[in-house]
Amino acid sequence: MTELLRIGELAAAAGVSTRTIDFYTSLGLIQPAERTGGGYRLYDQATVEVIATIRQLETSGMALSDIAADLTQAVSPADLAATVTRLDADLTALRTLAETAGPGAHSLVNALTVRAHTLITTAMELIVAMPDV
Amino acid sequence: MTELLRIGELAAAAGVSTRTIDFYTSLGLIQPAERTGGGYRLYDQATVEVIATIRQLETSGMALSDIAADLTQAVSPADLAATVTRLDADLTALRTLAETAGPGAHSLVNALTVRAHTLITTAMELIVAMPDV
DNA sequence: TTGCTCCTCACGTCACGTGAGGTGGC
DNA sequence: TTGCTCCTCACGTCACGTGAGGTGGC
Repeated sequence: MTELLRIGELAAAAGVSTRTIDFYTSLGLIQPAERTGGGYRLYDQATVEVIATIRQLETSGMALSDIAADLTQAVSPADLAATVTRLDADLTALRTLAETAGPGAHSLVNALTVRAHTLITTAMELIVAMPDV
Repeated sequence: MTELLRIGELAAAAGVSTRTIDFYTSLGLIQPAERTGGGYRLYDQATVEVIATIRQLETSGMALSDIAADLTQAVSPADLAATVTRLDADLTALRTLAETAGPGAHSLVNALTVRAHTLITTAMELIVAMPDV
């Protein structure tokens, strides 16, 4: 049912160049679901979302090699729940700690928190965007 | 009472080269408290902590230009508290939403959440490191 | 045939420094 | 004098792509 995309189609859908798709594939950030007899790469449609996520993580300052490491990792629903819980706990701690922050730290802490928020927002959008993959 | 540091002394205290101090000063990341008659820059001792913070934020992937922008921004404790509250709310929403996530989304959402956690951890360390500035 | 794709090697660009060299203060 | 500092211009390095060119599938 799901249609596979050739590199040009994927590039258009993801809003990047075919060279970037090439490059990301060579780094193992994305993989073609299969190849045609002639060697053409055929990508799953969900790869569009993966690329959007990669771009988001890049913007947040992650190196592509680190992103690749994360993407190839198997994560269970329980793992994910535990990760969210850990963040939640430290966020509560941050709220308390923030009251003791010197004036010079406020803007920096705020900037970091805003960045963290952006990532969480992206995570939510991602879940909505690829519910069945 | 607080002694001022010349560039070589500041560099030694902060564990970076004088050229880096030069560079950070040219970007407006740090500023000398004053200059001698001969033009020597004299830095406040608190600049050592500022440099440590800059290095940490760099490691977390922030561009120096972004750090400079944040350093010059005034953020009130109330602003910061509001930012934390917004993140907290979306984190609660993410927890619920995560239960509906397809298998393909787990590792991506986890990677984004871990990344967000790293930023929050950095924020906490930052508050502890520069309490009086 | 036309446009698409594959692969590879080399080049471009931007951020972040760093080297070096001539200068003057200490 | 010695070592420190100032300033400037150019170079080094690393990550992240991008150009180009020859190839074969569609």
